[in-house]
Amino acid sequence: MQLHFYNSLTRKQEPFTPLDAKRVRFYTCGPTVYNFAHIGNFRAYVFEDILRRTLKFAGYDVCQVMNLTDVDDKTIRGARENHVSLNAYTQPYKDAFFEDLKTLHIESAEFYPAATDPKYIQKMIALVETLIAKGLAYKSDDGSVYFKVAAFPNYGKLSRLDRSTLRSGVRINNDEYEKEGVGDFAVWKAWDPADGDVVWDAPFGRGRPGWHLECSAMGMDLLGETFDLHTGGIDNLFPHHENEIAQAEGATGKPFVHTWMHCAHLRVGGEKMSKSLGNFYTLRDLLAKGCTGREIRYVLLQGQYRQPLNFTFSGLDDARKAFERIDGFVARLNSCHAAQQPAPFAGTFLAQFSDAMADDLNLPEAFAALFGLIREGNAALDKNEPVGGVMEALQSIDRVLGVIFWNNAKSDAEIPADIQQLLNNRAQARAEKRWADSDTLRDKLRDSGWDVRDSKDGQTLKRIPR
RNA sequence: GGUGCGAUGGCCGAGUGGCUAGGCAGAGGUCUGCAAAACCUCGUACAGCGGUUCGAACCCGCUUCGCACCUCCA
Repeated sequence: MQLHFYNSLTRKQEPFTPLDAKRVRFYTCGPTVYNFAHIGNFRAYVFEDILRRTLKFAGYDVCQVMNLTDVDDKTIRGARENHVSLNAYTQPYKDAFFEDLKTLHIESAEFYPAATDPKYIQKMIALVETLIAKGLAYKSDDGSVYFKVAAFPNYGKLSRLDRSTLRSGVRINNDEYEKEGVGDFAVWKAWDPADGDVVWDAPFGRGRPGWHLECSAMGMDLLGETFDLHTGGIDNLFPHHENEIAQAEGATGKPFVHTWMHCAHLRVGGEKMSKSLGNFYTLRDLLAKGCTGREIRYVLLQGQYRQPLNFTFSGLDDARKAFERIDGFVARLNSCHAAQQPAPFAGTFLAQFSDAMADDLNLPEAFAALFGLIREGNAALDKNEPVGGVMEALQSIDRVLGVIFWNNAKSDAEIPADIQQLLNNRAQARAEKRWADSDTLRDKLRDSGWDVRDSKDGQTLKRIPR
């Protein structure tokens, strides 16, 4: 299975080959833990989960790093406003983030380094020292250390932005007079009284790391000076990822990352969902409205990752309906106990699925393969033709999608005694062809929140979702 | 102003030169005590205007509209 990914660095789709034959090392920009993440943020994390699962599906071992930014202006401000320590402020949001990942069936990364971890602070300090020693960073009058963009000729190779043609009037920065160049960015921020006790000692002065520095230092420490993949939201392409490259390649003289992949935004009402616009839903908002993590994951999986995806509530309704189809098919398959001859179409749709994922994670095409498999599978069951291998194909597909086999049987398993009694009565009525009684009992069950359907094999009971 | 992306049927959303995308909704049919499910059939979709071509949703140009980044942001 030869994977192809679009590389933001070359702006082309390329065959993907990891630096190690068997193992893919990749870095994903994680959350800043100053608040609950919204589902726009989770589009990126779900995309990265699909990437991770596709790499494993293709037979690679994966070593994924997702950082937690737990020190920056927003986290410090939040801690101060709430009169708690930085750690006390960020910890609940870290916990919430991991809960949310579980809710969305996002597989765990191998490493979740936190920026305030003393081990990584030391790595960051070492990186700054290297940059200073190489003349790529300088200390300004206020004690902060800036990266000297003019000293790094490759600056701009990812974003292809020319710093000299910036729109006039846009860039107004209070600290600008501290910097030698207008595009220079802080790698180390000097302590400010507002920072309180959030401060570390460094040879070049007390302060805290710049945001971009964290990812360069932690990425190289955990994955090596050069690694395979680096992902994030498209809005991180500039300046964050450009700056990461400058810091890392400036320090090592080696290529930092081979392939950069960027996820387009989740939109609401045609605009980017973001905290600054106030048009966002957190995962918790949607769960409180009665949505499930499964529906939300499905919705986030609907587009190709490089295209913006429009979030709507009718999309969630569509997801619910699609699950009836998927779950109904899985239930039908499960009720076929007899050993089955192989179904010829199972391999066809699995191959279509595999090709789609290998083609820069073409999820819409991958879902078309899934639904094709379901359609042909249902048709085969209708005609009593063999469906051998179909369940196995579904399981393979779900290793990547993570949305078919959802452990949601629990609520349906516990049927209250009174409901079971109604069900038994109805079975009796049907056996005696008392259709009016059967229909009355069906209505009764529905009023109690249970949906009953009849098939050749008997009654099927399902709790009606709120 | 610079750098990119986009406009597809009622909605969402693939496709990038000839061949069914898919999901949801809708219409007709098969099956069924009914209902549901399932399966089959259907809608003559490609922003506009030119151009290239035997042939364009797909390539080229222009126009209109939209979005993102250039500032913390997935």
